[in-house]
Amino acid sequence: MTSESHNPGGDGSDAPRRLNFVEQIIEDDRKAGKWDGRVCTRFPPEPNGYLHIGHAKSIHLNFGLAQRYGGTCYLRFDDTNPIKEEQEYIDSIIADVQWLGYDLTDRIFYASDYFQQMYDWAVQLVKAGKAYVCDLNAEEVREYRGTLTEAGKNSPYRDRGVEENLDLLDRMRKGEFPDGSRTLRAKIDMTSPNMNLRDPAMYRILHAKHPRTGDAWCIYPMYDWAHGLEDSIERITHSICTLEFENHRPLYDWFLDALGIYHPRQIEFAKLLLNYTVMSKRKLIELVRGGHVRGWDDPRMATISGLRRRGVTPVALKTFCSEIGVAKFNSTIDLGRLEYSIREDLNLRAPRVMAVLNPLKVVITNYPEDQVDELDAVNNPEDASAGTRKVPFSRELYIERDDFMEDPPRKFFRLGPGREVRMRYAYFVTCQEAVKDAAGNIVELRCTYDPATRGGDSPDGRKVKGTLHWVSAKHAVDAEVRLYDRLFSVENPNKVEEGQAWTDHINPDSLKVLENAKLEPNWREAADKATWSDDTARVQFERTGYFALDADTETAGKPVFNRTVTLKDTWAKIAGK
RNA sequence: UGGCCCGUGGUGUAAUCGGUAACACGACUGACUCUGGAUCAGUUAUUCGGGGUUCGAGUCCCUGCGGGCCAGCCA
Repeated sequence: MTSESHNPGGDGSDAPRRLNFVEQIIEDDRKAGKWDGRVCTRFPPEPNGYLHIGHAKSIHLNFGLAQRYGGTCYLRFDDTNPIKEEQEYIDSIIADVQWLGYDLTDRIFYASDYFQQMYDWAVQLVKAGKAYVCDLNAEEVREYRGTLTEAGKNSPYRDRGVEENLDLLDRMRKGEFPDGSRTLRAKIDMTSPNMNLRDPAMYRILHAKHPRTGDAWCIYPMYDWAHGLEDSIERITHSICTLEFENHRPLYDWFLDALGIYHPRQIEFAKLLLNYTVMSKRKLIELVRGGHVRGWDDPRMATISGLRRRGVTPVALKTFCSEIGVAKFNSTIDLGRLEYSIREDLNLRAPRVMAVLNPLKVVITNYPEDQVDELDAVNNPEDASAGTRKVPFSRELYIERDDFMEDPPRKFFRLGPGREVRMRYAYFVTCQEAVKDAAGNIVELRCTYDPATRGGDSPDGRKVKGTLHWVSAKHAVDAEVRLYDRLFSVENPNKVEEGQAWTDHINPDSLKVLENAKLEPNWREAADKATWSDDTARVQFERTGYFALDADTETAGKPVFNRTVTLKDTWAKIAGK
């Protein structure tokens, strides 16, 4: 699949897409003959949570780069902190990357597999006088570190002899000391304006069981120490990370240079920010644990598993990632942009079906009691090969409540008293009467139809302003439909006022469950006209949106659908004004 | 009163290294339409400010302003 490297959604020409700044760097490096022109990248998540759409951007960047330049991209778990990491997260991350469509065969690595090598290198640095065991506790280290504007002070343990350091490090590893009592530190510069260079910790003591190494270790490497080594071991050429690691690059380089080992190039880019959503793992985890959503894969979550359950396709996610670009500027992408990519893909591929979400009964008074018409309906107007299906029409139908107004305003093209509209693929129908209950609610419409308009066209050339979707009452299949809206009611949920919590901005109407939806009987036949890489059934309910069949269907006793995204709705826009 | 990074229409990203600021999304018109969808045509709007170098600056230099990141034994 190379289409992504060509002008996606661009001017229609075959001209190669303009390079982003990372590609520019890589091409320059290749021209300069670095790493023999090889390109090897990696996506290095810590398995301490589920992946979200921001990770999708990074995955797409890293795997995409490898694809583009004929290189390789690995999935590497940066599992250096056993306190936060779990096997469940490892499994979910692998599943998510595969779902996106990337081949992981022989490409999954773990930082924990390199622990011994890392330790040997640490010994090497101690021997070279470039690292030392420090007995300061966490609070003391903080005091010695100084501040952003004041230099730090050297640790009193900084000038220990090599032999003593070696002995202490060995005993740290053997478990002779309690957690937090000592660290191994790099000997760099306590006066550096870059805080990361003020003798950063390389190892801390953690008597914790690691998901993969168990109790083999009680000292664990810090990110800065470990990450470059991992990259070096795997012969990564371009180590791509987010902007907040920019200040860490001098340290990344320092460790590799001090060791004199293979040295990749770190490049930083701006991570994805989306409005109306939260993206940090901490907040995502809080949404789940706080019961604000049903789980990591709740369709309102920005997690990859949530988007998947919502019905978003890997293709849509990847075009989205291509089109937002890669840069060093911290920007926020409009959610509408993601919706656009989703509609763009689903419009082409999703079979159409008629479904009434909020049913209102319609009786066609001049239609014979026991008659049934089988009408032809197009499965996908964007794809002739999807064919047609039969839809039954009878005396009693359901239409959408929103498609009738007793006192219609200007520009409302749907049903009203005395108005004629088309029932899609069926007949022209005229509303004669709205039947109300004692409370004044409309409970039924009495209409007449014109038999001459069978199929949906009038032989006398009569035009009609509106076309409605409908379902034959006696053929209808009951369904549950879940309508989702943005999880937050404010553009930036991270910004909180004094005395408020970010969770206060959760949109109370982000989920609306419709228990009483009506589906046309042949929906499954139509749905099966399309195949999807993940076997999720996706359809368009005509005039309302794109929907995906939820796994809860198994236990619900009727089909359960998640609304992935609405159709563009210009009437809603007009009505809103 | 530290260091590093970044400022291009409403939004996001380009402009191949100094040579006519473009593409996409959005918004707004109109055409077409058996989905108020899709499609098609069109309109709108851009280089943070101030200096400087140059025939010529979004691009280079200086300066101001604005934003982001950094004081975990997290990643």
